[in-house]
Amino acid sequence: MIDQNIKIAVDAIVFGYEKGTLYVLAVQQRFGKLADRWVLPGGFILDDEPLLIAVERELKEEAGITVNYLEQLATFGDDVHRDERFRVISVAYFALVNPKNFVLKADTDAKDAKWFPVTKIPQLGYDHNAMVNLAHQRLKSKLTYQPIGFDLLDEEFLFSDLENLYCSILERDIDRRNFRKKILSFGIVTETDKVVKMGASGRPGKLFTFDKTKYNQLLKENFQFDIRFA
Amino acid sequence: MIDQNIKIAVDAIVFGYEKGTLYVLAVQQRFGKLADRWVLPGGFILDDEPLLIAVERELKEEAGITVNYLEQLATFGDDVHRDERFRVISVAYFALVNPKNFVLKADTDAKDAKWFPVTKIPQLGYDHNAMVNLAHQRLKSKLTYQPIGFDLLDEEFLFSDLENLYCSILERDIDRRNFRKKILSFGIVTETDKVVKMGASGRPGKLFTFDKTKYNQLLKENFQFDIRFA
DNA sequence: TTAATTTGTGTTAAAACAACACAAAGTTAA
DNA sequence: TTAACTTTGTGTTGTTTTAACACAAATTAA
Repeated sequence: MIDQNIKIAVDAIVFGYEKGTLYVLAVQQRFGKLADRWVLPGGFILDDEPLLIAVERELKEEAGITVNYLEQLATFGDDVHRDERFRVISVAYFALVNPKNFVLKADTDAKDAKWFPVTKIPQLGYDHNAMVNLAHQRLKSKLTYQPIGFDLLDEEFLFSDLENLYCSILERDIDRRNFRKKILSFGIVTETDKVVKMGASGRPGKLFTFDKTKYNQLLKENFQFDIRFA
Repeated sequence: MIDQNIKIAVDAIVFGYEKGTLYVLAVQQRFGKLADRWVLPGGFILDDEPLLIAVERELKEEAGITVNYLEQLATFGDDVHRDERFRVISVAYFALVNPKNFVLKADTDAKDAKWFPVTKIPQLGYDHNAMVNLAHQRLKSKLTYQPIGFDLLDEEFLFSDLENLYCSILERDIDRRNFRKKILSFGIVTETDKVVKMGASGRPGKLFTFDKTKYNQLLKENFQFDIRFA
């Protein structure tokens, strides 16, 4: 049996969105050389543990959350000294969650868990800033060809919420009318009969929901979600 | 230091294209339980070896080739028993090469190396068929939004070569005129003054080249290569 | 009751796409 | 040497999609 002395970890870049701001979850390390440093939630996997399960476990342990969307992002293993203690290869995961659904609570290894606005991320341990950058790019591009924005919103949302989410994450203006037309044309967003008054003033708006079942149906018929425009 | 007993390998899905057929490179194992079985080129990484270097080394050792394009595809580590001997997590890489540039020669660990048409891939060892499927999908989708087709062709090619490559890999008809118009409109393919007679009969055609420098320039100006259409 | 805010809706000009056919340059076979 | 065949090369047009744009309706705050 070959001799190899490398450890494997998983890390997660968890995005949350609230009122026009995109956040990334970080945890503060309790032990070790990097104690007190902010890092991405993650850790070593167990010998008999699938990668995906490991990420979910770490997110639960370190921040007390369960995400809405989770996919593998990339594996970081070219820099042999990305962890200065010994060689660690890390499989990074990309995740989305609605921050309202959870109260962050650091548990086992983490001293604290906190949402950082994506524009104000401190220097993180290891190569975690690079991971965040890659994940941020992925979020931006994926938003245009997969309906993942809904995983960042409440079950029921105003059309303006969806629109603002797109505007702020893609960092550009979007024509409100064209956006609504396009999204509605897909038939995957349905209008509820609930009407809600915005916090402040203005005409009340209808609440909408994402119809995942309909979306999965359409996928089989070769439907392609796509909104890169105006 | 944590105790973990997992090995890390890399594997490569190398695509080659020739005369309307897409091929995948496989090697025949010389030793071990899977002796004589066809598998993807790959192997365990060294303790101080970056992942990318490991893939390049294995491709050189097992098949004697250097690829034109190489990128990380995905990491396979959810099935804890994908290797029945002990737990191995494999980082799969996606690669493109022009088969004409090399004569395959198995070297160190491999008994033989061979191109299989992507439609006639035998049962491979481990979960390598799943890797090939994922890579094949990636190739298809990437072909439409990144100019990677050129890495499968000769330096100089006929327009019909490019068109046939797209047709056969995407498995659909493409209008010859619209295709040419679109590609030429990007300005990244330049006409040489060489004219070549096709093997058999027919009017001789001009040779074209992919202008990578121009493409990189355009990228800075927010150019987006894209051909999903007729 | 007036001003301010937010939702909701339709038209039009411009651009991109899809569909389509024939002439030119060469080879092969009669 | 001519006719048949093969492959390259090129433009136009109708249809669809996209981009740009403004005003009325419902509510709150002053």
